Amino acid sequence: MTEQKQILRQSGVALWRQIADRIRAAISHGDYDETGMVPPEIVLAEKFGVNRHTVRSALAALGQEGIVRAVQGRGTLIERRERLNFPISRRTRFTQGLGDQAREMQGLLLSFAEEPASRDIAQRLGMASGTQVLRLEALRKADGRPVSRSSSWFPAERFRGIDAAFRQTGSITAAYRMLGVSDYLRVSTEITATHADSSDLSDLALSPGAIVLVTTALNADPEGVPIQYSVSRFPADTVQFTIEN
Amino acid sequence: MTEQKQILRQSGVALWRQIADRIRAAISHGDYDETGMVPPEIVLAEKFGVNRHTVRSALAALGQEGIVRAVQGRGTLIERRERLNFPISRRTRFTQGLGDQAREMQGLLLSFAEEPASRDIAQRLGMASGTQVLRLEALRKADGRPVSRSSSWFPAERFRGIDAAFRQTGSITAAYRMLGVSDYLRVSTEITATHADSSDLSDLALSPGAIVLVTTALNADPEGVPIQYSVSRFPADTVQFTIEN
DNA sequence: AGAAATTTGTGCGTATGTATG
DNA sequence: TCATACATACGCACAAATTTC
Repeated sequence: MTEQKQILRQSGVALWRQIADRIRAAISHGDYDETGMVPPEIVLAEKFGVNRHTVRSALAALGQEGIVRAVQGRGTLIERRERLNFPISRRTRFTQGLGDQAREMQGLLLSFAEEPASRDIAQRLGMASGTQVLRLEALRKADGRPVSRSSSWFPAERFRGIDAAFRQTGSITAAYRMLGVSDYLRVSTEITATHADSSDLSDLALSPGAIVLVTTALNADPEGVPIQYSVSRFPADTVQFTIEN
Repeated sequence: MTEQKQILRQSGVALWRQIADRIRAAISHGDYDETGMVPPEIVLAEKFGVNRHTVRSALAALGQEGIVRAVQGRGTLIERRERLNFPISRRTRFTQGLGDQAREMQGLLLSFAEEPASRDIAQRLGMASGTQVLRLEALRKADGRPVSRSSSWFPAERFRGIDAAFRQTGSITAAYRMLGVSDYLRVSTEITATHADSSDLSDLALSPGAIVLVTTALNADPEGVPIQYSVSRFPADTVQFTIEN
């Protein structure tokens, strides 16, 4: 439990970035909840053993992410520290799962296409390679903040029209219902993590170097027939997953 | 499915590091399995849009990690590339879960102590704050490579002697059995991701800037009584989680 | 109200690291 | 290996806004 993380020089990661990551984590951890503010720049500089300018670079990056806001003469205020919890279970539902943690959930359809299934997609959905599938690219927001960017594939024959249904409702569960699927189950979920790529930067409004959690999920209807394969990307600094058994 | 990750300049993460991360991930993903070698430096330089010097810096870093080995006149050989899959379920077992993916699993006891439970720990274990708990710090290795660094807390009264049992068997499951707990269940698992800190660098043999997956898990006996709370850190480039429902 | 202390904002010069060709 | 350009980090100084006494 002893905190002894070090700032490493000449590691290929700039000091300001390491410090930004540390401060972000401390905020998430609730370390500064008493004051609602980050310690003064001069204090942080001393703590990390760097120049005040370097701390300022770190705070500027966090400001860009909307995590803190500096006010001259007062200090650097914490704007948000919540971390959305996304529960994963046999009945994983996106909108519903995050529903009580945000005032407003939003599901945007970015793009939609019908295409022949790649070998990987076909295998995951349990169909012949080349069978038509629908690809739906979606962006989810909670209170206006991006929380996930997903690519989903559906068997084309069964789910034609799901784009309109999703566009209308902003929810896959609701879209399924409109197409006659009243229930479905999460078969499996793979979770990995990687650095944000350029599309994450724009889609999820991340800063370069941020971490994204990547899930690869398979949903099936109650009979066990695969109905959806999807790959989703979440900003790791604001999302965590919980598996309840 | 289109690969379009970009190398980002002025992101606070040096180009050579970003490229090293990309190549490490590609190796883990099996992209170069046909030849067992990384593409020539010139090719990589062109692919990433950087100078060959920069690629060389990246490969030098990977060589330092023991992932590749450059041979003059031949190319850059891949030394190891496995990515471990860690299944999470109601009956999550560490050693057993990874058992078939490595020739040899190893569980090392790093340190052990009896201490009063912090408010957080006590709450998780469902006991009064200040009650004695046992803290066990462990390092897991698969075929000699670190795959997880964990801190676990146990109710002291019930599990005194678990350190000796773990030291002897290298497995929590086996240690439980020696103490009369023949079965236990995973109640919940939280998963987040963050940058590697200095202790990760040494414990998990990571390079600065690497990503670690962090799990926070609670285990209970068949009666539902909490018996273990633990926080584990995994190198994200070589480990993924799978939740089977 | 006003002076002092605190805290963020800005400028400039210098040294070193990173990346290119 | 060398030269060049730019990013990173430091140290110092001072301005501007706010809080404290």
